[in-house]
Amino acid sequence: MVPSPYIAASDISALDMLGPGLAVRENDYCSYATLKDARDALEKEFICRKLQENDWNVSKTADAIAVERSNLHKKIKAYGISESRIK
Amino acid sequence: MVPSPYIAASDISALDMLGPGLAVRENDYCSYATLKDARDALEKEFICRKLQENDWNVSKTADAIAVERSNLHKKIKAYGISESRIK
DNA sequence: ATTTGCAGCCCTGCAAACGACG
DNA sequence: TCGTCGTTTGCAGGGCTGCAA
Repeated sequence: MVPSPYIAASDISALDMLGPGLAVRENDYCSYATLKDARDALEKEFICRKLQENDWNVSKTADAIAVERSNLHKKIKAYGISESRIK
Repeated sequence: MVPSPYIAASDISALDMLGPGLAVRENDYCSYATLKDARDALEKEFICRKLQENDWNVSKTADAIAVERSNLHKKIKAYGISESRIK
């Protein structure tokens, strides 16, 4: 697992301030060449988004997305996900 | 693996006629509850899209997305992907 | 919250087989 | 005949997962 060279929508904190009526341009995962690349990119963004929704509570997020807690920790580390965003 | 209850963007043939300038609303994979559901949904749409791009040539598609041929067949079967779309 | 170790399961690539097609 | 493709099956190895600590 290698950090994606692309900027995920979840990396942009400004998106948090967008109103519910404004359509957010999603990542075009199909633009990735290989299936593995697309899967990894989705997984990173998915986890990052869910962590935000759960106030970065790992246990809560793990339950929500049906992934074992320690396993989520492994993924967070592998993808280099961190809470370094402006609140 | 169970066929997704959601309609994927790749299921809508009209999308093929959209101009390059028009932004297509991508699937919001993050709306799925579990990681597995999101992963499966992406995989189905990804494969379906790539098959279309390669004129439904499985061998060619398998090479393109770096997946072994027989394994791609397994996924096609598992996801219930077929060429039943209007050309 | 975070990390580690491990047993088990899942997925993958690979090889092989067969028929169909050009 | 030969090569390629579609399709399926079996299997061994690696990767991922849940669980306990």
